[in-house]
Amino acid sequence: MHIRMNWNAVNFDWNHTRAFLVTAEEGTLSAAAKALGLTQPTLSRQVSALESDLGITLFERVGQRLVLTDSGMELLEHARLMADAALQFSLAATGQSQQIEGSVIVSAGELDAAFRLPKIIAKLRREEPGINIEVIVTNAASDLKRREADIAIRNFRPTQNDLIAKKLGEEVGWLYGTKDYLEQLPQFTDFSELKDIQIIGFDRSNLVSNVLNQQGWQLSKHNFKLITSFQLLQLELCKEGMGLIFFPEHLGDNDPSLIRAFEHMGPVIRLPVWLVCHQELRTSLRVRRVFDFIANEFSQFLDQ
Amino acid sequence: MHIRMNWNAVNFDWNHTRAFLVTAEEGTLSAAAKALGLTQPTLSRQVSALESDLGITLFERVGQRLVLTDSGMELLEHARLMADAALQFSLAATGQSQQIEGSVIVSAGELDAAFRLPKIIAKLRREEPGINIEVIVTNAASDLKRREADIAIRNFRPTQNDLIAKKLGEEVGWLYGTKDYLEQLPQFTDFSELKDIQIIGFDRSNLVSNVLNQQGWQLSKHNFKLITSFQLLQLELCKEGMGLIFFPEHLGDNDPSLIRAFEHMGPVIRLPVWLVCHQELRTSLRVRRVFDFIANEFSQFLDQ
DNA sequence: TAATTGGTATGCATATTCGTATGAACTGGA
DNA sequence: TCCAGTTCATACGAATATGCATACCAATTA
Repeated sequence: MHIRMNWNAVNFDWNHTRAFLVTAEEGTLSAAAKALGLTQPTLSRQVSALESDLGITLFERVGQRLVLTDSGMELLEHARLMADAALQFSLAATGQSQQIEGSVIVSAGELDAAFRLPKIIAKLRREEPGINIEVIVTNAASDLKRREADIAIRNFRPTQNDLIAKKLGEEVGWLYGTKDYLEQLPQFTDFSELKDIQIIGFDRSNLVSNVLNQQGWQLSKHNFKLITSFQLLQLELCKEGMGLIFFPEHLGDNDPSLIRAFEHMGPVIRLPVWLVCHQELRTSLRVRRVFDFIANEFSQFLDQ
Repeated sequence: MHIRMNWNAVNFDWNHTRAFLVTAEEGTLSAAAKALGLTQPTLSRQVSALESDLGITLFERVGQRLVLTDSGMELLEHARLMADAALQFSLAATGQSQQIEGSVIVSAGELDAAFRLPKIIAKLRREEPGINIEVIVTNAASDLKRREADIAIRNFRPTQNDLIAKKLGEEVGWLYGTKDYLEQLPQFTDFSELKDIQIIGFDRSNLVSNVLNQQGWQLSKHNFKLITSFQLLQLELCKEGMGLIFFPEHLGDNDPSLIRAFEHMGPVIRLPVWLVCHQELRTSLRVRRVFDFIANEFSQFLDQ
C-alpha cells in the first residue's frame, strides 16, 4: 500500500534555506556569497525571498550589518540540521560514485605537504589523470566529519568510529641542527650543562619540552627563544644556526646541512602515522584509489 | 575563535535533491511533478542534473518506468533525512510566522480614511488575508514612538531620525465649491470684491487663511462662519452650497458635484505626503508588507 | 569634514530555468 | 495487430534568477 504523502510543507526553495544558513554563519551576505561561489546581490535576494516565503523577518537590517532576529535564531538551528543532512547526502553520494574522474581533498601537515606529497601527487597524477587533488595544509586536524577533507594524514589514532584508518608506520623524530651549531655546544656529562641550548619551538604549549624533560632534559622557556608554528620557517632558522629543531628522520637525514643532535641518546619520539578517511567514502572508487596510493607510497618515508 | 567552515560539501542544488526524493517516493516523474506543483519535464531535468552533478545513476530508465538503482536506494535514505529536516524547518517557520501576533495599526486623516484607504485595505485583505488592519483616524499626528500606530500617513517630513519614512508624492490642494455656489459669486477683478465669500474652515487656527492671504486674498474671520475639523462634514456642508472647501485634487475632481474654484489661479497649496513607520518595520514582515503595499497603492492619488 | 572602507540594495542585460507543445517508447487490452 | 493510455525526452518561447555596475549607507580614518 502506498501512502500518499503531502509534500506541501517541503515545497519551498531549499537553496534559499542554504543561503540563509550560510549568511547567518558567515555573518555577512558578502562572505556567504564568497563561500558559496555566488554574488552578494544573489544572496541578498535569496534571503529576502525566503523571508517573504516564510512570512518571517530573519535578519534585522541594522546599519551595515545583518543581525539575526529571534525567529531567525530559532530557525537557524533547523537550517543547521538540514545542512547536516545535506552533508551526509553529499558524502553518501561521493561514496556511491563509481567514476574515477573527480577531485579528492587531502589534508596534511606542512612538512608532508612540502616534502613528501609533491612526488606522490605527481606520480598519482601521471597514473590517474582523471583525479584532481586538492591539498589542505593545516596544523590542526581537519574535520573529516564536516568534510573539510576526504583523506587526512594524522599522527594519532582516530577516535570517531565512522572513520576508517590505516596505520602507515611510525615517524621517528630527532633533534637536528647545523654542524656549526652542534660543534659550539659544550661537551657535557649532565643535562644541566646545556641550559643555554636553543630549540626552535612550535608554540607556547609545552608539548616538545615535556617530552624532552621526561628524558632527563631540564628545559624551560629560556630554551625556546624562537617560536613559530610554521615548520618551514623553523627549518630555515635552524639552517641559519639559530638552534635545534625537532624533525622527522627521513627528512632530516636527507638534508646535508642537518645533523642529528645527541644521536647516541636515540630518537626523541616515535609518532604513529595514520591515514584516515570517512567511512562513507570507502565505497568511492576514486577516494579509495587515492587512499591506497598514498598509503602505499608513504611507507617509504616511515619506519614500519 | 571563529571556525571557518567549508561549505563546498553542501554546495549542490538542494532542490534537485528534493526532486529526486519526491520522484522516488511517488514512483514517476509525472506524479512527482504534480505533487510539487511543477511539470514533468522540469522534474526530468532536475533529476538528470542531480545525476550529472553527483556522477551517479539514480534511476534506471527501464521501459515506461524509473527504477531506483542500488546507489539511488542508498541515497534515498539520506534524501529522506534531508526532507525531514526541511519539514521541521518549515514547521518551525510557520510556527514563528504565526507567533507574530497583533494587527497592523495604520494612522490616517479623515479624507484618506474615508476615500482612499477603503479600496487599498480591501485589496490588501484579499492579497493578505492573514493581516488584520486597524485604522486610527485622527487629525493630529499619531505618536509612532508610543506605538499608537505602526504606520502613519503624514503631510510633513518626520523629524525623529529613528523612524523610517518614504515620500509618496505631493498632495495638490484646490478650493472647491458647488456649481451653484460658484455661479452666484460676483465677477471680480480684485480680491476685495470677494469679501463675503464663505470658506468652511478647519479650526480657529489661521492656517488656511494665512496661505490664501499670502496669495493675495484678503480673508478674515468673516469668511469662516462655518468651522469644523470633521472634514466629511465640511464636504457635506460644501455640497449644500454653504461655501468653499479646501480639498485634494484627486478627490475633488472625482466628485461630480464639486468644481474647482478660481482654477486659473492654480492650486492653493502642494503638500508632501509621507508614509512613516514604527521601528517594528524592521522585525515584522507584516508591517513591512502593509507599508510597501500602501506606498505602492497610494501613489495613484498623488502627484509625483 | 572629507575620503576610505566594508557592507546592503537596486537597475539592467543576460543566462539559466521553466512550462507548453510535441514526439517517441512502452504497456495493456480489444 | 492496432489503439488508447501511460510515461519520459526534446524543442522553443517565456519567465525567472543571476551577475555586473552602481547607488547608498554606516563606521572608521586622515
